[in-house]
Amino acid sequence: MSSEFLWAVRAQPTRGPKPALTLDQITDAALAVADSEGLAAVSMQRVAADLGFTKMSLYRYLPGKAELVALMVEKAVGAPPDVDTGDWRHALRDWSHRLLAAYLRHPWVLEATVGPRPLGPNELGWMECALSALTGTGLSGSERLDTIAVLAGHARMIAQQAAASRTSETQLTTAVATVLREHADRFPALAETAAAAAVDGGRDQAFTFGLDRILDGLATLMTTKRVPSPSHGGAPSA
Amino acid sequence: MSSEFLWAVRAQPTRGPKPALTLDQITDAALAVADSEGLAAVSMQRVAADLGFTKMSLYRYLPGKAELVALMVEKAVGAPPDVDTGDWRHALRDWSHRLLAAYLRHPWVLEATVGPRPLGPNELGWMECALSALTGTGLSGSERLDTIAVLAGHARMIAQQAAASRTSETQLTTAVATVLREHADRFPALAETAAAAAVDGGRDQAFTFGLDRILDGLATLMTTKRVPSPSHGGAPSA
DNA sequence: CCCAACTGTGTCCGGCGGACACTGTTTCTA
DNA sequence: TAGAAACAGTGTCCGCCGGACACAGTTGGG
Repeated sequence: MSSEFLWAVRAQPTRGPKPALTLDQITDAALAVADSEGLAAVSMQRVAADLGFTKMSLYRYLPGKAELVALMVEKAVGAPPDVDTGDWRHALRDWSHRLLAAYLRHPWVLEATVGPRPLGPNELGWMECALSALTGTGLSGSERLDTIAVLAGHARMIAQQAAASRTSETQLTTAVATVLREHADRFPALAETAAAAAVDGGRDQAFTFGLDRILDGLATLMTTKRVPSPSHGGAPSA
Repeated sequence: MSSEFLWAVRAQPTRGPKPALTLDQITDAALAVADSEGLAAVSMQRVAADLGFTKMSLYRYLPGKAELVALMVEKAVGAPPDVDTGDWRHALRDWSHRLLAAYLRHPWVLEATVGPRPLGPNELGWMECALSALTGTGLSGSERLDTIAVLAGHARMIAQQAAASRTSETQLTTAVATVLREHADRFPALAETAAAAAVDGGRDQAFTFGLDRILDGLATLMTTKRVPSPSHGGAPSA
């Protein structure tokens, strides 16, 4: 996968026939397939057929499928939002909610963003956005990077659970619950917790819960950094 | 993917020739391929060839490749650890570290565990293990489930970053840094933060940072639940 | 005018997961 | 004890995948 592809400016040639397609059209067609039938349904054949062309014509616009998926991800996450950089807590909360919303709109992005891959302008823009909300909080550079990693990881996890429970109905009537009923003796805490969790909150509840815990932990770090009073020992230590 | 496959007890038949293979041998062979060459290198052909058989013989033991991958995941994460259930903080920290270690030992598990899939005994055992450490903390059922989701999401995210930086050398000399140097004006906070983060800690630092923030946030919730003093308002609210 | 540059197409390849028919082997039963 | 049933491993075939390559048609510049 050529790393510069997402950043290169493509100068259109003068000679020869006009290209009948654009990268945007191709990406949109692929996006539509992924949104409706999943990432596995996105093949060169399929995308080209939806556009009314043969699959090999796409290779005039793209070096390979990896670049197509990268473009899809870039377009799916979209331009970074502009959040209120005044209040770091409000900004990060807003940022996380928007990130989760993007994941929920395009669940296949999770599959497309596992493993090493080059990052595009939009993805870096999202990082930039969250980082700029952390200036002046007293956190070091790596701490700021690690902070947005925790938030992004949480959004990913919740989105993954949401995708899992969407395909298998009401989440607790799934095969996991079935197998849990049969082996409830082997997993007592799990069985009890699942029963207790069946009554209250759904996915949104789970997301805000974890988000608040993370933000609380960040607030704790900032206050103990600003006022290094060794009162309740060991919290930020290793 | 048959959901019962990971849980079914397979009674060996009496008639006919003895099977030359076992599920364990097949899983081990596939695991060796994934560990050394990645999950993409795991094909029926390859695994069977490594065992000295044809690929179709594997279908006598497995319904399909999805079940093979599920078995690989089960064996890769391994039996759940037994952590000290007395101190929830120590227990969850230990649990998270062990989970991250498993992800680092078998980075392909991240790819294999995206999207909806049936859970095996070991995976449920890990959940059970973490949940049992949260009994008596005053958290509700869904809160306990959400807690381990946050921790698992964090471990996943760090493992993903580690896998990314392992393939591309020293993490900051990669193409991301190159593109960042060229477009530093578009991402000022990112450029500055990356420069500041290049000096201090590595991956282990990032993991413990997020872990401590999450645990701090949980501690804050527990204390405010036990002592519902409305002092610094809004922390655990929505 | 004509050639160079470019676009889209058709064909071919290796590899993938998997269906199916087949042969050979083992053991229970009539 | 003979045969049939159950089972193991193999070979062949299919459709689909990503991609290499040669090709014909089209366009604009020297």
